[in-house]
Amino acid sequence: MQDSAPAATPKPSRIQRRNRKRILDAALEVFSQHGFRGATLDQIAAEAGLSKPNILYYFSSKEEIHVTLLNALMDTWLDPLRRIDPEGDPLEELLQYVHRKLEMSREFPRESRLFANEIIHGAPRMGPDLETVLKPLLEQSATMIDGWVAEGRIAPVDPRHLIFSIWATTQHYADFDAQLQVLMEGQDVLEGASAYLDTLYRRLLTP
Amino acid sequence: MQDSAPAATPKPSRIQRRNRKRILDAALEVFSQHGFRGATLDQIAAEAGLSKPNILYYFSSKEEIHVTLLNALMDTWLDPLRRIDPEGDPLEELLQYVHRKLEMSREFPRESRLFANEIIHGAPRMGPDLETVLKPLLEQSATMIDGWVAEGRIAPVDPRHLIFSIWATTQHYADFDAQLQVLMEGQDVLEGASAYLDTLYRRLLTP
DNA sequence: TGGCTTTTTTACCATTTGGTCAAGTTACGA
DNA sequence: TCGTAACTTGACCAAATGGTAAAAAAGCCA
Repeated sequence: MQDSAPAATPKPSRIQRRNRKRILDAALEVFSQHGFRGATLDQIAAEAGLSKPNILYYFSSKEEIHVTLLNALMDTWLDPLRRIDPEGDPLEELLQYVHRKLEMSREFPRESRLFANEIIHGAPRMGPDLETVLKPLLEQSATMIDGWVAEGRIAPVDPRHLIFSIWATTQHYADFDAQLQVLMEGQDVLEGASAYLDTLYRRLLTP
Repeated sequence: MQDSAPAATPKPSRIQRRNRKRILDAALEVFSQHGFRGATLDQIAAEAGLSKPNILYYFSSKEEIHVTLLNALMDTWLDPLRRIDPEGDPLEELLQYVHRKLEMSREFPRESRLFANEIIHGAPRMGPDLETVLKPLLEQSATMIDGWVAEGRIAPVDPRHLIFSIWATTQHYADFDAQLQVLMEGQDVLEGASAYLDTLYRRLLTP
């Protein structure tokens, strides 16, 4: 398919970029706090400092905003897993993965909740991405970990459940923040989490 | 305050009990699937096999149904933690706790998602319960575990983060089921999870 | 069975909400 | 500076939704 015709996406203007970003920022805030159905375009508009029809000038529907956020999220989200170096020291690579994931819970709690919310409700808008992006990456990582186990460089462990547990334990600190705030009022939760998870996975994986 | 006057709650009739139960069952299904805002009274009514006004004859509002579910849930939810025997063998008690929690994810995934949804959105209807019920129980359990550590009966560990990680890893299997179905199609996920978590916490806690 | 209470339904209402439209207003290249 | 395209807005709409009112139906007990 030649690209001699003018591009389908003519290249966004300065205003386009600025406002689309504002909208996505606002939407992330609102969606992550209230969920898809719980969020209203009016809330997003208010948060973005734009009028509702103006928002629909940049995105054709509420759903399109949500999907855009979800898609943009996937890459960031999986980055730590992709950065595990198959040539590195297995234990240290996996521990670094844990710490990077935990760091994401600190830096991007809204993204974490957005994602969690989507999955809890059956991933109605993410099914394809899970299959085509997440699954191959999981399989590839599992194979790598299995290799490390076979070489005796880490203790025997089910690689998939290992990864699930890392997701669960790290994302928990973002997704269940409201609960943790009540239970650990004042304390630096993430600090303790970091030390604890380091111990947890070190003891699990040390051969 | 004497109770000579007729009881404030005159005692529910047979029909009352049956229909309230139907409604709560239906609401659990719908709320856990779509969240509070995402669920409609019409959906709940259809699921319960009753008309919408009839539902509002038994519960004064959508919110009251939700709160009723949440309150009923708390006790069931914390039961496994309460059943840890301070006099038992520490390692086995904690491992049994893990397995009981995992079993709840298998038996009550809807309840788990209902709870997760509430917390993710800032626990707007559970704040008090977290403070008055969950927190004291967490503190009590933490003290018990600290005692076991001090006696050298389990390896040194932060008791609160230990409990958080047990919550996270076990509830993950209910809350993120949609994701796991895609990633582990066909396989018996809970089976593998049970074995993995046993290993994980055994290696962490064995002195 | 008759009469009273409990339960159920039909019809309806007010508000919220996602989305449209046509008329402005602003930016910007020629 | 002028014209055109890009952007913004106020007014509006239809559907969905939580909830109400009053009448009809069903239970229940003397």
